[in-house]
Amino acid sequence: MDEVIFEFLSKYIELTEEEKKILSELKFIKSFKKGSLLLREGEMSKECFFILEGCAYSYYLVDGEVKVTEFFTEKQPITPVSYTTKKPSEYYLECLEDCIVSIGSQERTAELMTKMPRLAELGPAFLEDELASQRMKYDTFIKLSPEQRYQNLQKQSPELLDRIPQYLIASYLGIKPESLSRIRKRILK
Amino acid sequence: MDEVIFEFLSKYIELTEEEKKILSELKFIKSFKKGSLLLREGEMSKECFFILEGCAYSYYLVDGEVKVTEFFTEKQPITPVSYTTKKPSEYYLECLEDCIVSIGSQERTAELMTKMPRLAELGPAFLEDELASQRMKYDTFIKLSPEQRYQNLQKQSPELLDRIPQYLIASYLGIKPESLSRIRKRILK
DNA sequence: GTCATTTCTTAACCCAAATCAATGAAAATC
DNA sequence: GATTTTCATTGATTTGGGTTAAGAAATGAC
Repeated sequence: MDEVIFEFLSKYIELTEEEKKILSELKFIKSFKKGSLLLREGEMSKECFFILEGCAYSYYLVDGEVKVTEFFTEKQPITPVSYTTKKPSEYYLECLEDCIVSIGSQERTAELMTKMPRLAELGPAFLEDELASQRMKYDTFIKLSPEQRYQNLQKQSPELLDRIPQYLIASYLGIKPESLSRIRKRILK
Repeated sequence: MDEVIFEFLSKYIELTEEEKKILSELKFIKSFKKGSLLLREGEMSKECFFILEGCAYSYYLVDGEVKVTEFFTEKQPITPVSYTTKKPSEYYLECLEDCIVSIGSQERTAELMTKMPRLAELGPAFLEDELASQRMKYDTFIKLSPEQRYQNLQKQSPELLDRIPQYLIASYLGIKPESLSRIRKRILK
């Protein structure tokens, strides 16, 4: 289980056995049932998450309509905007499946930093990665038509298509479920 | 002229007179004519920019068609993705007006850091701000219809509408100039 | 100033996605 | 295992943006 965390961190720094031990001891893990809300609109986010198992998604509710902005699966960190800005969240974070999640907080991160100072090094690199992928996401959305976006998703993350209900995929692509259904039909020919 | 830079930096740290002097000495300023390209697709970006005067924009060329992703005006920093990733740029950066620009490079930044170590503090905060605004940009785009996006732009940055040709605004909003023209007419009633 | 180019608007027609409605299939609940 | 509820598909219709083409208005060049 801890391996999932180590694997993620190894993208940024090589962990010593000592450090792995510290992480194992200090980590805080929780399970959530499918449909649980990790964060509500209007709520202040005091926690950030790291998915060990399962799948979650973020969405806005714009006059009653769900607008999905992201899916998160194993090995993915979730840092809500509200967590960094310290303002109420404008979107929801919900478990799409039963989830096992490692939960971070300001305090726990601070404690971890003192016991393992090297962890601070990874901050800017992580932020840069997040920024780059966020920009890419926007740019791809701008550049492609709904149909191309679907094909792009199919190519980039085929797992998601098997795992996530189609009406949520549709929302993520910025279209209605009926339209996605037709796009799929169109492509099959 | 330097004031513009100081004002920007004061969002993150208070500058001493000493530090202002260092900045004034080390800065590197250049002028560009309207239409100059600060960065080309396929090119490696070795520079980041800070607009002192004028206006620039970034755009993709997707089979011959311009897709605007951002406008930059006075007091705005431009950090091309290519500058951080060290991969060839996928988009263009062009001056929309005659521009006066402060230009940063890896080397000059390093030199500045040694003479003014406190500058490093601002790094993560700046990255966080960029990330937050990039996310907001995406989310706003997702949530709103073209018409709402125009009204949102009108409310958030009315200056841009007076300053930037409509066909580029249209591209930025993800629609064609003709459609923007129609939307404007629709709204006037 | 005149001429040329760029930018903006308008109109007619086209098309993809939205909407509305109905039906089936699949899952969740009991 | 029967019953709700949720999800996916399909059809008919509407709507808003795309396309094409023309002319008007603004801007720039000489």
